[in-house]
Amino acid sequence: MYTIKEVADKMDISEHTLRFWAKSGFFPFVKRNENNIRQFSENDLEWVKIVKCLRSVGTENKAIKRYIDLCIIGDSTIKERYGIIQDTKKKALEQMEELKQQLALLDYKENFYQNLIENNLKDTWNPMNNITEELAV
Amino acid sequence: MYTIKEVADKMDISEHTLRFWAKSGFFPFVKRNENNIRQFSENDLEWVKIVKCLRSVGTENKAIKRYIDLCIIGDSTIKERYGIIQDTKKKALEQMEELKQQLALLDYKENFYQNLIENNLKDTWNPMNNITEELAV
DNA sequence: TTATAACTTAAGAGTTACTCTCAATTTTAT
DNA sequence: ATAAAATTGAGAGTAACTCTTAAGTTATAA
Repeated sequence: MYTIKEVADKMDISEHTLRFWAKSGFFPFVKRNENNIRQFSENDLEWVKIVKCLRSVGTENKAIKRYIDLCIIGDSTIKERYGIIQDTKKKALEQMEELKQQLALLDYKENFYQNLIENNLKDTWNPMNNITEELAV
Repeated sequence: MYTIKEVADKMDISEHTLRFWAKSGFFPFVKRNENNIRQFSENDLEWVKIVKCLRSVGTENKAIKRYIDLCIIGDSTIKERYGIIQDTKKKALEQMEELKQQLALLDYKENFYQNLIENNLKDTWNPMNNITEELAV
């Protein structure tokens, strides 16, 4: 059993966020001890993991709550949950593509500045002079 | 020259967001026509691109403004800007790793549900029964 | 065995980054 | 010429945290 701090450390999520998620109904099954303190089980950690996954791919909290509710309803919702996971995966793959593109731009920029520094050059990319040739990515 | 709508379409950013960014000082160099309407040049699009890049990697707006200001100051800030790009690239690579992990979890989940559906099985992963074996990712 | 430091709780205020609505122009297409 | 579409800034609204506070709980150290 884990306290909220242990879960926070283990999962790299702030305690504040975990409490916020708890209040949002993402962990309706987490038990409390006699002093009202949350006790996360190993199983609960798996729920935290999937919530973190959905969240980090940009799923809205309302939609995460929907997924949780579907899990609680049970077997009759398996197909809908499958659809949600497929959509989420699709979104994640799109984000991967976007991230690759942004990394390409950052690589270009890195080289651009490195070159300026190594060769002691001036920066021609400046709002005041409209030189765009060397900006093509 | 592009209107804000054309930039929005071209760069896949909402007009609202572009105006918000403009108000945040991210485009201090974009010219207006005689009726106060913004006219984005090709060069300006490059600025939108780098702002979008920084933003999509989670750079805070305050830090983006700082980067813009450094660009305007000019050559003396090249090293600081180089550092920002390096840090940003590092963050982007971390996000790539995180995304890969989340994709692995989504793949697992997808297979899990697919198996349930194909074999007409019940969902054992349920807040009520604490079965965790098949959850190991 | 007390005390004191670290931890937990909920409620609610504050923050960031949009996102939307509005009303007043301006531009474009018939 | 006039109706539809686009642009503007101001300002309200929203999502998802993030932090503060105050009260209570637990662990460790003198």
